[in-house]
Amino acid sequence: MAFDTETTSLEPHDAELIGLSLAASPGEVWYLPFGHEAPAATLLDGDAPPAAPRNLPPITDAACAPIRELLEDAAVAKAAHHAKYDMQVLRRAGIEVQGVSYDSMLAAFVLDPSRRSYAIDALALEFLGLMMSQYTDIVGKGKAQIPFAEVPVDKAAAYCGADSTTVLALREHFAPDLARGNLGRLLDELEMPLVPVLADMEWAGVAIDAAHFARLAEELARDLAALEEEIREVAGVEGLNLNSPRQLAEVLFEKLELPVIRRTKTGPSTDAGVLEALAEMGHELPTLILQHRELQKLKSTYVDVLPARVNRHTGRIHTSYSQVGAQTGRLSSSDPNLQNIPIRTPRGEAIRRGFVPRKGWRFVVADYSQIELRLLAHLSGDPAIVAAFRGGGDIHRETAAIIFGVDVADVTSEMRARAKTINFGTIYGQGPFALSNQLGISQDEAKAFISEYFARFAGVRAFLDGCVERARDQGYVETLFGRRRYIPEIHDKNFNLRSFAERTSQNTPLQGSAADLIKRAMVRVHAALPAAGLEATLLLQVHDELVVEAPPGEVETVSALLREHMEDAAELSVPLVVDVGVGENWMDAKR
DNA sequence: CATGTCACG
DNA sequence: ACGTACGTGACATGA
Repeated sequence: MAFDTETTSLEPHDAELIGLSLAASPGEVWYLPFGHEAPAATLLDGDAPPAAPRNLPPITDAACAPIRELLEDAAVAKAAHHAKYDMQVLRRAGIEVQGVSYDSMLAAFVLDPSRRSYAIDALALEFLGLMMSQYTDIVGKGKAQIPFAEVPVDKAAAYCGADSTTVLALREHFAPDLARGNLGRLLDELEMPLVPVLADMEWAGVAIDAAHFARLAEELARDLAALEEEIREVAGVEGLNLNSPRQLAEVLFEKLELPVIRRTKTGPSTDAGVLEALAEMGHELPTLILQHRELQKLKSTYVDVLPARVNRHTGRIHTSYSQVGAQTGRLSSSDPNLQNIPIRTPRGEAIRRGFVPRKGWRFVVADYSQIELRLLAHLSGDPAIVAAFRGGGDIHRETAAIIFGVDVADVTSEMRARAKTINFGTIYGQGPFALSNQLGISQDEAKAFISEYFARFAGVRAFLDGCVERARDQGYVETLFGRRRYIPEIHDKNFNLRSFAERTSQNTPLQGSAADLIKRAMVRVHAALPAAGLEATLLLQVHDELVVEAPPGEVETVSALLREHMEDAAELSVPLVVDVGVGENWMDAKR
């Protein structure tokens, strides 16, 4: 069966259930109204008030027991489009949906992660030739928009019912495609099991320390004001809006006649790289602007915004994870994005300290060490890099020893830093130009570095070349678990587009396989915690990192459990290593 | 809505 | 001669 809900909000914790559709087949569907209301029309004298719609009793009422039993029966296989949302809505209404084994959005994603939209109406149009009505066709738009609760029940039934039946139709349509390669298993055994895990993580949310954020906001406001004052003096300009790159460029490059370092499509660039270059040339203004930019970013994106995102019902912040957000198979996080919380500067660290576990509990944070490089070792089978990881030492130091031809003990910090840059560059398909920029050396020197690197790690070169070749021959590249990404631009006659495609072909198997691994670990950790009788809860994922909150007495057990399941996510030819930390805030747990 | 910029892995 | 390291999401500006 397929199901779909209609609600009052896109935020599950605020969403009231208005209606529920259940489809047994593409031609057999029911609509159950729970929260419909009479339209709030202005009544003229003598008009009879509109009849109240006939709703069912609350879904948790005894009269609805058959519906509840159906939804909560894990043996009844269920399908939905974006099931993670409906599961949370129904949880708020008092129903624990079990047995969700198919999601047409996720099916479409594993079949082709490059689509611009995974909305059900877009899929229905493309794959079924079906024109579905739009949400705004039903409720109107702008000022004239009405709450869904005021949509007449028959109209709501047709709209909501169509979603459920279309899920079943898409399921039939996609079935043969999912039989190709490993895509069906990727959906059934990884993406679908992840759905309730993410639903629980989003539902749980994470706490912030409001007083800490209030202090930060004050400090930042004070420092920003001081910087603005100083910038105004140094620049000698009235009414400069520092948030406007165009106004800033005017002051830097026209008024002060500083040299233009780089141009964007629309004019001289003022980004951090440019400002750093200007600062090195001895101007004091660029440094001040850089400081202002940093503080302004932290204040406007995090310090001012996150406290306002605390949910009024839970007192916590609830992100939304998207399983269709990144073409590599990574998750993405939005509303708010909790995968880009600052950490790189002291003020950034201070923001991260504002994320805290529930009272008396601890954060347990586990992150994979060098997961993409380890996957490069495994997937390439290069004996030198495999041996380096098996040795258990510092990979950048080992790499430096190999490319500079010195003993590991004699690697200088400079050599290690260069090796580290090359290692990361390799993951992204970096060329000599980018490397020379990164290291501040000439392109010829960078070229020499790269050829030295690939001479020592011939297997890595062969693997990366193979990725590009596969993209050319079969049209797509694959991850460890058989996730596919199509790379049509690999044949483009435009050099830039083609080069981009080649780098994508090299990077996607690494980034995507890392995504596969942590997803598998998440499913296992999520099952293992309650199975071990623990109260600890998985809260956040940041690509190679999991954040759990745990009562103090569970910290040791949870640490071991996280390490075990993350390290055992797959058997590779090199060890997977996980670092685990514990703390009373997100920052301290990462140290 | 496009653009530039910048936060993260 | 060209442009130049992968993947995201959010903010402010300005049209």
